[in-house]
Amino acid sequence: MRLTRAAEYAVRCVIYLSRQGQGVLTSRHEIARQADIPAHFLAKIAQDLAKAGLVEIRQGARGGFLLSKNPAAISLLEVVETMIGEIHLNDCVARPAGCKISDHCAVHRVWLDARDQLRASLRQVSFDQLVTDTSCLPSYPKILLEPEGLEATASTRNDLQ
Amino acid sequence: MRLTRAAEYAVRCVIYLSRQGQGVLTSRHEIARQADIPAHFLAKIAQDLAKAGLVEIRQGARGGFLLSKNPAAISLLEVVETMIGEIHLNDCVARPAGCKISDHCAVHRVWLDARDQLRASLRQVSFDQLVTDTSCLPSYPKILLEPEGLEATASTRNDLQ
DNA sequence: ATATATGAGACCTTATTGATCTCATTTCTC
DNA sequence: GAGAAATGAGATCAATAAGGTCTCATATAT
Repeated sequence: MRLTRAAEYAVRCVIYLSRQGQGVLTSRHEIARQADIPAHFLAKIAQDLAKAGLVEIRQGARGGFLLSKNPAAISLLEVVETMIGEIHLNDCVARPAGCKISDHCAVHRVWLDARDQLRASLRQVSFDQLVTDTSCLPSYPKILLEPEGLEATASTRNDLQ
Repeated sequence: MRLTRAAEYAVRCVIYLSRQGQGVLTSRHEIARQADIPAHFLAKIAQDLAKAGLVEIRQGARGGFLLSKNPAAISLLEVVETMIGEIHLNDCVARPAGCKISDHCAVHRVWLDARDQLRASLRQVSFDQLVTDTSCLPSYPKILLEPEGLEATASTRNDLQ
């Protein structure tokens, strides 16, 4: 088990969408900018989240992503496991078929228990809990950035200084 | 956090040495054969275990490894973290300095709690508990194998059939 | 019809893992 | 002291996965 960058991005994405509210359409580029996620990478992540039924994707002009479920009904575990697969802590737990003695193995049982405990912890946390607090996004409420793809002019850069 | 192959090997190695008993010298090749660990790989692993004070390495002819501590005094957490470093579940937890808002981040706290719980679980398990049960070694009590480097003759092979 | 947005997946770079190999060093035995 | 037997230390290498980018296809608003 390893929390990949993609999984961290997914969590940030869902937090951002949770703040927007269930059913509120938000463009990929807005999410990418605000949650500091590479835009193309976010596209892949959103596809996984959509397959899992967590978000809905709207194509075409003025398209984007929106949350399909209530933030209170989405657990941290769901989002994480959507990205990295079911959590396991070692290969033996992941591939019991390959471990002939896993049923009788004390080490195996320890890892199994630890894994169950970890999953339970993450299952208890839902995204309505995560939006109410200051969380892993650069700022909240969101700040206004320059339009995407437009290089800041000298004057606007000066404005920021 | 990810349990690497090296960490699994280390656990098996320490289990094997725990069965031998604290202070009982065992050659690297015997451990490698019995616990099914690549011998050269085991050398590196043992170096890490020695640095951590878990095993002692005897060089020279009739050298090998031996357990420096009582199996009851060695936790699964010790061995695992010796091999993979202190357990963390994501980068944010591992590098709080790089996360400006980690103190106030709800997600961060969740991971931190989960990590503490996981570490506590592994800390509770000591190797005296692991040797008493059938565990992640091919067989126990150990079987007699041919001397290392010597191909089994047809007759010895037949003896095993 | 066109501009704007995402879909899907190929592709590339980099880091890590797992493993091997070589030479140096240590120690036992004679 | 010499030589055999064992490990030390680290360079090296192949395989895998992660992280990210890019391109072309597709869908939709106007």
